[in-house]
Amino acid sequence: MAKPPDTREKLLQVAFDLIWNQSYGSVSVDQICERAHVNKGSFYHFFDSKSELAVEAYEVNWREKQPELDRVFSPQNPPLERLLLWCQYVRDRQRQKAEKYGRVCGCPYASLGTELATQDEKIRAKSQEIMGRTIRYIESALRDAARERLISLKNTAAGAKRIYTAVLGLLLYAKVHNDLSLLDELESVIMDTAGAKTLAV
Amino acid sequence: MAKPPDTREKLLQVAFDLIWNQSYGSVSVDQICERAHVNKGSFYHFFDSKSELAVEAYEVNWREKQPELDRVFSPQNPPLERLLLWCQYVRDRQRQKAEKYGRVCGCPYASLGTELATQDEKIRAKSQEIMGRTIRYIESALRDAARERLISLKNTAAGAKRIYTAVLGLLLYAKVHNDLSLLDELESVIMDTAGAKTLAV
DNA sequence: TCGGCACTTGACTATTCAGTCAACGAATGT
DNA sequence: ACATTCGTTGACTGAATAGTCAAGTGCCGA
Repeated sequence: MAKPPDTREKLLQVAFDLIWNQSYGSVSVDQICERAHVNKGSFYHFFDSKSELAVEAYEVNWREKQPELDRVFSPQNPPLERLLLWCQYVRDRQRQKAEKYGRVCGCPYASLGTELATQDEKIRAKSQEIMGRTIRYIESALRDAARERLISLKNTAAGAKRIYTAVLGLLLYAKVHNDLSLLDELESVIMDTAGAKTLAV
Repeated sequence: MAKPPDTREKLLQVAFDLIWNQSYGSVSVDQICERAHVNKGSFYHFFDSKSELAVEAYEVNWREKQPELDRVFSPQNPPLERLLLWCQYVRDRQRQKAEKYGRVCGCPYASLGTELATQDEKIRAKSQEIMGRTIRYIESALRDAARERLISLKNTAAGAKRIYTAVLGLLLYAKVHNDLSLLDELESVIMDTAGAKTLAV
């Protein structure tokens, strides 16, 4: 039905999209196959299990999004502006998803991670890994900001984790309240946590 | 098998415990019944559906825990000490759960809320409601702290939400990393967010 | 003593689930 | 022309799923 290289791709995309919007537990392999216009046999030709698919879908999604994050966190941008651009990026992604499904969907990595952290070790590890990658971006921005004396924060490693977890919490809160406007706080939460001396923009 | 008033209670407790440790999607009604030593018919004598049980289990659990929170957040305690006691309370609960199952389980309300926010409106609403109740405790402490000039924060409503979401994020992060020691940060995250002027122990 | 009521029992249904399989097609290289 | 390889097809399995039901049991009030 679909051309060879497309089938696998389609499954990964559909799986990521559905699991993000719903939850791992409530998305079935049948549902993924139906949406991707792929037969079940083909699914199991490419993937050993639903769990393995999820891990790979999230990894592939990250790799797709990485160029955008590289741009956002480019050392060419002033350090604090990187963080502000990231806020926009996060909010945009949430808004797109919310427009598509009428629901605030929160952070896909955190949602899957929380749901399965105690159940599926590989998914837990992948979620942890992806979180770590994002924190690396933040930390780099913080280090550059500290060097330029733009923030009061000293321990950039701890600060990056703290900013990241604060954002996770805010996204979770917005998801449960199904209210995008709660994400307006993103910038000030981050800047306050970083101890930014001047609140840009 | 069990005495009349016990059956319903047992189901609620077991359900809360299992869903918290695993996830809503991965816990079956059969599993709940088996653990509670209750027949399936009895289950459906008391509850209309798995979803309704979950809502009620979470509400009941909250009511059971409320006295402890009332004690923690008692106006008899100095405002900032309330927040510190709350940190201990949260950490204790997490430690107990982790000892029982070998897994950091995170915030039960947030876990269920994120998993089902886009799927089950009643559960979403209950999760939101319980979050709101906790925030009320925090806000009251912040207001008293502000009155005593213990914190720099002005907008106590926004501050309470911010503290709560920061804690949610930290719990989520600890769950995904399955690492209790990450909760050592609780106090400083809260005190920094509140803008506490002196960092009490 | 009896009738009703709250609860129990466990077998039952119908559906959905993840995962399997053997047969089939279509390129590709030789 | 042929074999091999990669992918497709869709019917199939067996287990698990949420939820039902009719027949019980035991208690409590009249």
